[in-house]
Amino acid sequence: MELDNRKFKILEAVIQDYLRTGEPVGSRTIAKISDLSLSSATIRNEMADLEEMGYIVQPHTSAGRVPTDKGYRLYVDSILAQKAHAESQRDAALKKREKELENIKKEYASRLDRMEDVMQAVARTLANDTNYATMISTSSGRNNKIKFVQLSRVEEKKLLVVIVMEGNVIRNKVFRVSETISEKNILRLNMMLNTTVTGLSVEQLEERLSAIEAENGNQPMLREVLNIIFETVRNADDVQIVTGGTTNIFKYPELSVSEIARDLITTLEDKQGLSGFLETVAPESEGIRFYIGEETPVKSMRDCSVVTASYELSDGTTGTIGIIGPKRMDYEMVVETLNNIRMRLDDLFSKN
Amino acid sequence: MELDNRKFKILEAVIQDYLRTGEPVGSRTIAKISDLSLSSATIRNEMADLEEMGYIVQPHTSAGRVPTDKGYRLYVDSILAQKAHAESQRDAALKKREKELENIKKEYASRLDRMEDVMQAVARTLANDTNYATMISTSSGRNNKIKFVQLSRVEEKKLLVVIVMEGNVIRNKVFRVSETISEKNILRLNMMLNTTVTGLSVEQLEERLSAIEAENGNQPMLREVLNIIFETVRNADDVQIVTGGTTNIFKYPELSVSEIARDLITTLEDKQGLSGFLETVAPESEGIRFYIGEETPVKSMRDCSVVTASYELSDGTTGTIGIIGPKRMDYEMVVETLNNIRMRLDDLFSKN
DNA sequence: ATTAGCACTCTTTTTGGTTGAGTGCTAACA
DNA sequence: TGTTAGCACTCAACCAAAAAGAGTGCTAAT
Repeated sequence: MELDNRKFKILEAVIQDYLRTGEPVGSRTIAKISDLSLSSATIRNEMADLEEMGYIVQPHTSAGRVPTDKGYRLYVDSILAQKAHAESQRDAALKKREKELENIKKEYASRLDRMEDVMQAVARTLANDTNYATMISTSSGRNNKIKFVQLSRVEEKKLLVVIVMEGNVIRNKVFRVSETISEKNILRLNMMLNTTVTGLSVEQLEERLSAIEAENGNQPMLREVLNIIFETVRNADDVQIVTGGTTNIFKYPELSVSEIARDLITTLEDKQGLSGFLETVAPESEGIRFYIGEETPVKSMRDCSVVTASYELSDGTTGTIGIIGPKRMDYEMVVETLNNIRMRLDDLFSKN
Repeated sequence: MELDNRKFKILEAVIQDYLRTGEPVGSRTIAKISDLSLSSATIRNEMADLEEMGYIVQPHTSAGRVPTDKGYRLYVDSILAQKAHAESQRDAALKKREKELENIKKEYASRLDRMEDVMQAVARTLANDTNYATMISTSSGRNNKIKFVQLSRVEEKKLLVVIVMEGNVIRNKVFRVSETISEKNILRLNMMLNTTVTGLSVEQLEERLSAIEAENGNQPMLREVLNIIFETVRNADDVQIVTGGTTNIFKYPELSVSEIARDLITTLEDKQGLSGFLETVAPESEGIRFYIGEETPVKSMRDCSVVTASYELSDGTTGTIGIIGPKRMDYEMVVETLNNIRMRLDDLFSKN
């Protein structure tokens, strides 16, 4: 059987109505709301076909129809195709978003040292905007370069190392050394470090670690310091994940079921579980991705749809933004919002 | 009417059974489980009295009795009085806790620069231990002293300031200055800063700010730098709040009601709302505090009990730990756990 | 090919009856 | 006088049957 234009129109109508109400939709409703001017009987026949093709199902005999994952998928794909042509209109909503980004920016400026906090703010705003739950992963990437290293003594046998990365991400650590070093030696170490280590990426540093040591005559103290630096920098490379608006899921009855909600919030709270998801996403598809129902790799989200967008900042930081909502989420709005955020995220950070 | 010993015993029995089951408890049950050897009829009379006195209520005529906030309060107070005498026995549970703290400690050692992360870990472990939701506030306090300051140039017109506080809390910030400063000048500034600023608390710094400027001949650059330092240090003073195990509330049917759970999780997620609570608690009562039902200052917790304990670390950091659970929480266990944590928290941090 | 009409199905809501837990009260008892 | 047995009463919880409502599939007419 073929999915002709009329069938598609009907499917679309079913989905759109279901997005709105969350209730199974019947043939009569479609007959009324669509502009096809067909009787409910005709629609019924078509719907039977659509069901046979697997795009919609009845929760039970004599109920209206509900879109299946396959149905959503078709719908989402069609939206995307459409979007590709007519680049979406810039409207009032955009103005609003612009303003919100302005707010985030302001907050950001005030505490530039805490990347995580900014992400947190972005996640929150995004959640507020969309009324869905959000998650954002950030990974500064293994080719983030070291820009500046500074060693200083804070106590007799305790040193402080501060490392500034490209993009002004700062890491530091206080550590204990086995023997006292003179101020003069620290000065020397600093000079040495800034000539050899600066400009290296985490990856390069790892490779060159022993070479550097050798070049500088295998001083035991140097080895110690270098290792600490490496450890510290590598930590900065950790994937961080923040979430926002988790309680938004209570806005959708189909997700408010105690068990579903609990599992969902648990996964969102313990960010660990998400990293797998967000990290596998990124590479190839540079655009926006959809995971509808069973398509999501996380079991607790099998009643949801997840839309993700990857981003890359000019300082090499990469990550993924995810929006989690009911399967009947407003896909068009979400796509638009994500595209927007993605475009502007780089501005946001690089301005500083 | 007077609350004689027998009445109290009955009240206690009612509460204990209710803690266990979560269901209203009737006179027959009490007759059976208590060792008073009274008939259910007598118990009934006594219970009627207890109800009149406001310690218990019936959810509806012909239902068993449920403790009121007042009833819980009496019970909790009595436990406390009892505890004061017989200092609780050290048992197997303690061993377990010891081990968990060991774990946290290990994690802590690995990233000493992120106090927040440790708190996070503590909150999580605590939540796991108790099966309730937890929250911890930390405030480094206004009399935390500056230990070390270091200024360095990372770009032509960008400086980095690193400040180490007593207790090795590190803060840093990259900022732009209006004119280029020579390396020599930076060196001079550094020496100056470390003689004048080191050893001052945030409060003292604020007071002495203009005095220091004056003493050093009102250089415009100095003013700029000092302000940045002050701002940065003051930020470190921010109250931070972490939460853990929020989804534990789903373990208690009476809190799993969609609306209650939503409100509760929302308050826990948006930490802001909690600070009022946790901060007002601290000062006078150095021990453990109970907020039963309506006694909690946060509306969304009116169906819960909250137990808080304040702590103070040797580096001046203070804060409050809170445990949020159903009114029928296991108060004894919670008190024990909190006391434990409180005792050990200082060890945990000061060891490093 | 479309549509009106009707019988049929299945959920949801309503109704009414039954059960069981638990109470309050009274009267008997020690 | 305090305790207890017994009984009438209340009310939530459960269940089954009935009614209502929404929607379908199919047939026959257009």
